[in-house]
Amino acid sequence: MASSRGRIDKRQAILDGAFTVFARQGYAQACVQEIANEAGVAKPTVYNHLNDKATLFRHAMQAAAQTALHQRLAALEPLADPDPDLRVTLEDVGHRLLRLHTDDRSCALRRLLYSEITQFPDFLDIVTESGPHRLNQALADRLARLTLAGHLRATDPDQAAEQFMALLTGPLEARTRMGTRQIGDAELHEITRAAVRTFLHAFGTADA
Amino acid sequence: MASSRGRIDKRQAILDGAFTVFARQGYAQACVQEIANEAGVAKPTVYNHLNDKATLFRHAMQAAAQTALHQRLAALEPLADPDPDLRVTLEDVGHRLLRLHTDDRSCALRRLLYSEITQFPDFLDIVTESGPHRLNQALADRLARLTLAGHLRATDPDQAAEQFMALLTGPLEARTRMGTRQIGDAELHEITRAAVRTFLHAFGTADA
DNA sequence: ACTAGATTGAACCAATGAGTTCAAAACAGT
DNA sequence: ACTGTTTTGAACTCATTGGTTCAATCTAGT
Repeated sequence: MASSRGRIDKRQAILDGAFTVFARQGYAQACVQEIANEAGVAKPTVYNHLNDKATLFRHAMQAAAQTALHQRLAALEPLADPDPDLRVTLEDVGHRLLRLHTDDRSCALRRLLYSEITQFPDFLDIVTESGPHRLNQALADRLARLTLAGHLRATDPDQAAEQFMALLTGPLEARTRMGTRQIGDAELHEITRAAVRTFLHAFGTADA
Repeated sequence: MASSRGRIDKRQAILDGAFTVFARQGYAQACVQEIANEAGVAKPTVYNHLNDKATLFRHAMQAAAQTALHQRLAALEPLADPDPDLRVTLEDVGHRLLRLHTDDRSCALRRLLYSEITQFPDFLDIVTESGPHRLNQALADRLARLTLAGHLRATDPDQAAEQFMALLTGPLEARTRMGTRQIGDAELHEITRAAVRTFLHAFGTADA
């Protein structure tokens, strides 16, 4: 078989370990030997599964972006069946998104994207296909439905989605010191409530 | 004298060239020889002014952050003497801020901060002293004055400033593909108008 | 013109790390 | 037990690069 089902699938362990080490050290500073150690595997095994350091990096990032996207899409779920009081649903979704956005792996992924996007132009695809774009699209869909149902007043759902995300994640950059400091759940709730408040000021209907 | 006023101050040329190369290659990939070339200077001269690569990097980043901060503070100036129609002043300021935020050097600075902040913990000071924090503070001051004057309704000026910046710069991350693509002035204006609209929905008074 | 300090180019040293080779060992399926 | 594939560890090659040394050259100020 092409994929070695022998052992407990080393490949996945390698990709996981790779992302961990890349997240900790950055691409250039991370050495393959350390990745092998982290994955509990010998160095030649790494090169046996992935051709070279660059493709190793690419695959690790791809995988991380995939799972991050799925998590964030799942966080939107409550919007499919919203509470009569839209505010509580928005705050719920907002809080989930913030929790994911401040997650360690998430922060590392964003840091690595920012730092290596010039050296790895293919990461642009990750951004559009598994990144903010997709999430914005899904959120815009939900907001459009809510507008049709008369619970919202978003003439341009894409823009509304964009601003909702901006109000949520914008304040994080400064407060988390660019993702280096974890911030408490209380502060997260505070940000969420503020974001939802101004969002509803701009796009809410009478039933707020 | 301590500072060599001989020649046309090589030191500045070195710092500028260093930032240029670091911006293009990243910290690890940038080699000192190339920095020397970019600055039109010999390699030992670089080590003559800065002890090693790390301090060279630190000083270059520090300088870049300084100028970026000054530019952005200057962009707030119209708020000191606002137009009777507050909307036009806010759109003016917003547009200036966006222009600065999407500037090449600015994007590079942000990218480098994100990528190396784990290896260079002292950059946290840059973020707080010359980064978003200072800008937020200055903006909050202006908004507080406007609230006192009855032109605005911002009970928590810090939060209002935070959200104003978020509405402006949040959409950029996705639209500029994490700072790799320049976006046209028209699109910038569109973002600004949308941001100011929702900001005034949330914090504006009757005279909008 | 003279001197002291800065600059230059080139060569050099040492460390690091990517990627390979290879023989020995471990494993999976039969 | 047998066989073919995979893994392992260790050693090895080779290119890059940070940082230094040094003698020759340049510049500024006197």
